[in-house]
Amino acid sequence: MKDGIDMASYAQSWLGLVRVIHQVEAELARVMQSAHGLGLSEYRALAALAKAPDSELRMQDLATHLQLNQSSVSRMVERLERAELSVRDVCPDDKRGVYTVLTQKGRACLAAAEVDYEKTLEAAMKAHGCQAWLSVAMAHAQ
Amino acid sequence: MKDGIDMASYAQSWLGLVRVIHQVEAELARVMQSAHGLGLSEYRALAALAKAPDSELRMQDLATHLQLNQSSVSRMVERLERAELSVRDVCPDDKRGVYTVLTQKGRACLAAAEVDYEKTLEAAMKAHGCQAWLSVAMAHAQ
DNA sequence: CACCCGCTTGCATGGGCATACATATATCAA
DNA sequence: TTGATATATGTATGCCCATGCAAGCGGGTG
Repeated sequence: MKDGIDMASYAQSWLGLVRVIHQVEAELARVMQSAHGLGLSEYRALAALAKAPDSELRMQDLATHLQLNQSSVSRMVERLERAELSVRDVCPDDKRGVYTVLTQKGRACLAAAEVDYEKTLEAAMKAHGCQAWLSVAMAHAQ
Repeated sequence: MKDGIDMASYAQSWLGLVRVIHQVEAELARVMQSAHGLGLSEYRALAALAKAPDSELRMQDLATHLQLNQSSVSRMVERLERAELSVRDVCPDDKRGVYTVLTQKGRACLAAAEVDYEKTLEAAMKAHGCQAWLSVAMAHAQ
């Protein structure tokens, strides 16, 4: 951090960043919910599952990926199961573990939602002028 | 958006950005709650009130500033009042309006919390390497 | 009067914390 | 080695809180 920047403006800028992220996330959530009946966390869980080997992940891994509490993930997976987008499966080598496995329906739902997600994201970011942050994010992730 | 960037990595970078913001916000919330009994929105409401003329704001203004629903603000102000950090006051020229006014106790609470907030913010950002985003945010806010 | 606007309130939802429970692993005694 | 006990780990559940939406209520405005 540069010396010339005082704390107050530091906090102020942070607030600005948080506000924009919040708006874009809210827009994403609104679209996902109304167009596909998916919460944002649910959509991201599906996306994570689709990318995982065998389309399955353990609760903990989902929790880490989604930055959610383990209990929240447990309930989110419950919702996914009610919608038949995933099924639970026991972990053969560790009977404490539970896999959440993407179903065909889940994969189809994801495929349908993905388009809207990405379109909405791009539009919202354009609307809020935050491509600049994104390029930093890309550099950050290498 | 550049042509060479495909949608998937676009979304991926966004996810990275959201994750980091979320972690820092969570850390801030944890510290504010444990050290001062304040939720993040509550802290930010106090800060907004302190900066406002006469240390008072109407519900709508708070809602805009905090990016919260009006109903959420109504209840948040209720919490502030229970903690005696603010008081409601009717708007003399428009009796529909309600001012939330910072109390002495509220001002004191804010002063105490501000230090921790800024210290925590700086530390968390350093820990997650997101000064780069902040500088973009500053440029964004001029 | 009819209509709008600002706030509040009922309700539903998603999330976190603490806890319960089952399984896994380590340690120790005989 | 075997068995017993303590501890750690992975999930699920109870409870509470903050938030959003929609409806209600009351004051303003034409």
